[in-house]
Amino acid sequence: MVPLILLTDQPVTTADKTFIQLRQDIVEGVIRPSSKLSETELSTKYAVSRAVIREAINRLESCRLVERKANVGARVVALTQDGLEELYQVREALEGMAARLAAVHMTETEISDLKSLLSTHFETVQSGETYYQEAGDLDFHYRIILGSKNTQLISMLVDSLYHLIRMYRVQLGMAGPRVTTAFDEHRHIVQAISNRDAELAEMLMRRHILYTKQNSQKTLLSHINSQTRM
Amino acid sequence: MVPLILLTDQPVTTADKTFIQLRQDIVEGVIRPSSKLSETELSTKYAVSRAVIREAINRLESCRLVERKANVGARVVALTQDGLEELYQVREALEGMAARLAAVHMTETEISDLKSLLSTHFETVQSGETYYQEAGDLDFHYRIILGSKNTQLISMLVDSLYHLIRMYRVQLGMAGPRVTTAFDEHRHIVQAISNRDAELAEMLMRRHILYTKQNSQKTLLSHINSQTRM
DNA sequence: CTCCCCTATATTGTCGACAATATCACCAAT
DNA sequence: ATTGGTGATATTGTCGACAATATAGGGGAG
Repeated sequence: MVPLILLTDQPVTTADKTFIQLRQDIVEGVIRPSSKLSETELSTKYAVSRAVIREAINRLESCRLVERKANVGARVVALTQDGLEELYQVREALEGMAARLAAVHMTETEISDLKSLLSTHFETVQSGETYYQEAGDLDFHYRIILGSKNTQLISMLVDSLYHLIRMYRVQLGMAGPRVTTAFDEHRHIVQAISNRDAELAEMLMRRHILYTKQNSQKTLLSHINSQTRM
Repeated sequence: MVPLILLTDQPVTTADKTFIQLRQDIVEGVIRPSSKLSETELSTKYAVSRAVIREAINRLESCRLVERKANVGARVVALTQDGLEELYQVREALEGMAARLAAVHMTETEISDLKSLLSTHFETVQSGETYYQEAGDLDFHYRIILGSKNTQLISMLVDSLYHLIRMYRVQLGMAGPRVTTAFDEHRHIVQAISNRDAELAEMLMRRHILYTKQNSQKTLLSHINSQTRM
């Protein structure tokens, strides 16, 4: 797993590191969905004070990776059909807007970089390396999101939504056979951005996300059917 | 000021109350934009421990009302042209989607309630009560947001974006002369929702927000021009 | 046998103290 | 005079202890 993004390399506190560690453990399923997060337990396990754990849990809550009730405690979110639906609706809205803004604000250099990324992506699709396909897909979306140049939008997508999405993907084992078809959609989006056609870029991105959603929902359904433990 | 929304009346901790109090003081300008939030100072002022203040500040950060740097401290966000622009871009995306979903998910009862709200709103517009116009506008938007039935979307808009928007509105003294024209836009949106035309509802809502943005930006500009202290 | 109440226990919420870090002022050297 | 380094001070980060609340289990009454 590549260290995703690091805008500025500020000093990092223990709480920061604990938060990142906990987030990873939740997303990757080391800490199971719907499981309880005991503060004392975690503080011994990660060898930090409860205050640090509490701060980390608070941040996880604002990422919507855990839910919290006063005087009761925090639980990792459950993976549900409805949750996935809601998640993708928000993603469609935000990332559609990101594509629209990217068509306006991306520099020519950034666009040509995006195009070359697409080329390398094409090659790896043909050779069939599933892992790198995932990474390539992420990279593609990140560049467009960053290209929007809207810090709020970027933060919402990168800091919270995408971790939740990844949690669904990882835990439902979605290495999707959809990658080859997605490639064409990526190509068209880049074309629209390159043409500075904001309207079209947004529409194509929203379509692309809708297709991805349908694919994910199918996977989730079959998961529920095969394993009744949900 | 009406107590906005209270989904479930769970037990409320000191940190909750302090968070809400601080948020109000920031939004209403009791604590000025760009000012520093000293933890010790606030803990004496609000008569709670620093731990409580820290938790409140953390939550304010996830609302994007304050910004934080490790080992340095937290500051209230600054009100800038760019910030307003970014804010409204996100709002357009999210609330457009909310309108789309509301057209699908609102019950007939909720829709007729919305229509009657529109009627009372029309009367107050004619009588010219500016304060209630504001409240009425908020109420209108809230109902549609809630009508989306998407908890993520609702939380993003109600718990963070709208407080930021209100901060801009309150502090720039926007009691806008735009209310009468906005009324027609509201009417058309309701009509689209009533017709279950999701596509149109989204489009009209996005337009409506775009107009509001342009109006806000004008106000902000004249503010900057009149008072150089920014 | 069932239901309710009450107590014991464990967990979260809150607090004050200590450690680590940044900031500012002052001084010296070039 | 300006710049670089150094120390004092104030602020944030972290910790362990105490208080308040929820939960589970047992005992008693109906």
